[in-house]
Amino acid sequence: MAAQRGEGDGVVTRPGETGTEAPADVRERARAIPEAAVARLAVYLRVLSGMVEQGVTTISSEELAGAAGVNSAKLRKDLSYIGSYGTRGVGYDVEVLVSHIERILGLTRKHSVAVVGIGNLGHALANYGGFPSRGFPVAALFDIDPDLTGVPVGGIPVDHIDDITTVCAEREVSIGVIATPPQAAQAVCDRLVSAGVQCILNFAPVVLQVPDYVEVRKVDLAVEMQILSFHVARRADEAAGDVVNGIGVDGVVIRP
Amino acid sequence: MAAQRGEGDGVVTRPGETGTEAPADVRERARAIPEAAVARLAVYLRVLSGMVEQGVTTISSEELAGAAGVNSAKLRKDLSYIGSYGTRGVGYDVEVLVSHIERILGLTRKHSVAVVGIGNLGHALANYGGFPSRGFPVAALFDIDPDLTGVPVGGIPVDHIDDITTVCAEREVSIGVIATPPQAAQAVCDRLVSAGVQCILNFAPVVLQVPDYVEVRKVDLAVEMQILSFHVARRADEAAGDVVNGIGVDGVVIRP
DNA sequence: TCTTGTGAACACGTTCACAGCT
DNA sequence: AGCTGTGAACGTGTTCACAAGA
Repeated sequence: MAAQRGEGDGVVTRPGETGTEAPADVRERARAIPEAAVARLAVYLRVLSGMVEQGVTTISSEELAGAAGVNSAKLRKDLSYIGSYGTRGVGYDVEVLVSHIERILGLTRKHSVAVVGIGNLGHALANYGGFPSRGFPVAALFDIDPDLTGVPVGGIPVDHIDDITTVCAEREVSIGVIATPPQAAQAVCDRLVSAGVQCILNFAPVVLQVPDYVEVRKVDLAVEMQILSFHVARRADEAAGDVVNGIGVDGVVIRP
Repeated sequence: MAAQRGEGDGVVTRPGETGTEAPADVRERARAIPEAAVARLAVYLRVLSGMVEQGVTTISSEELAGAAGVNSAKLRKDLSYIGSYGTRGVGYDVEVLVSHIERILGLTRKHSVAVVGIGNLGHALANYGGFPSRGFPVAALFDIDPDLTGVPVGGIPVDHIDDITTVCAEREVSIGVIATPPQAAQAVCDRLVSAGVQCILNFAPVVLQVPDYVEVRKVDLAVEMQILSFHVARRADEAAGDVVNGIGVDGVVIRP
């Protein structure tokens, strides 16, 4: 797909030119990891980091799965995509796992981030501590309001939106975060792309149109709320229906 | 799964007791809609709302699919889950579609929202305009800081976190939004659940443990960034690999 | 003729269950 | 004896391709 992806849908997937040989292990492996597994690996990584701090050195698939909210078979399969780093009969060495997941997720490099749109959300993002801590330094901030240019937010001076292309190229931004109003989002996106940014995290409630080689992920509050709304409604309908048929919500017969 | 879900992964899925008959059309239908389709329906709804404002009255699957960033077969299948409201040879009536999608997503009811954790993000959420506009009135705000209690944010006075249970029950909150630091999230979640909240949107970077009947969706910035990081890395590896084999990124032979 | 709606084929992701190691 | 790693079975979601209908 040449477009977005929200909670678990598809992602930009370039066809798939295989054509490598010998020491292609890591590359080949990375290519084969299912998208859904990548998202979970990030979760495992966080849980494992917590374990390290608690001094845990070894963990079984069952324990880690429980803490990550998945079943253990899935966890083991996910880990098998990145290699076999467990010990049968024992479990996984926590630090070893952490370092392998970090490697696969590309967290050994620094990925400079640019945030565009310094409103409520942009401020929150610029000040978000967990951002730089894990190798995602905020390298640039942009806004369309000339009064903001030069003003430092979270320690970084805001640049004008017209300078996106040059500043991003200069500072080697690899991830662009769009936190603008929806009307501005596509134009901002186009500028980011022409600055060479290939990964975009979009908070604006619009479907961005991008070239195939650009990866967009979206965080869409309205969509999330509406999905929850759907479940509230379904639940209510179910309850109503079940009672109509004389069966209570939990299977108890109310009117047999 | 009895846990979270982020960008496109699984969602709490209670087993599936079928057992209804006659006028069960809507209910039965709702139950059958794939989770992934629900997320897209919300996107179609937004696109269609824009169309209404532009005065568009009819739209083909091809056009709508383009605007929503999906392919037209998928769009038609998604719409078919909610019924057959198109006209062959012509397309869909925009207003008809809007009202059917709204009905299916449960947007005809009001869903009161409580936001817990009035920090940077909580402020942004409380002030977010698109929230109440579409049937999600913010009915309560909570924070642990006693200095904040009583202070109005976005027009609503903040209550203390200890009052979650009573206040949420009183105001019939159906969706809880957790915007606290990670350490506080599970405790807040437990209180929301005991107040009867069955749908939770979690911004805290932790895996919440909840009973099966509670639906949790999570928005996890760190995970999103790491997924993008993975793609940056994969891309770099690919490029390296391709060049090693004498093939450039776009298939051009550099060293045949 | 044009576009929808959908069965059938396919691809992807999950779960099961057990062989293989420690 | 215990836990990992994984082939095979299963289920869900996507895409194809065309019949049905305006």
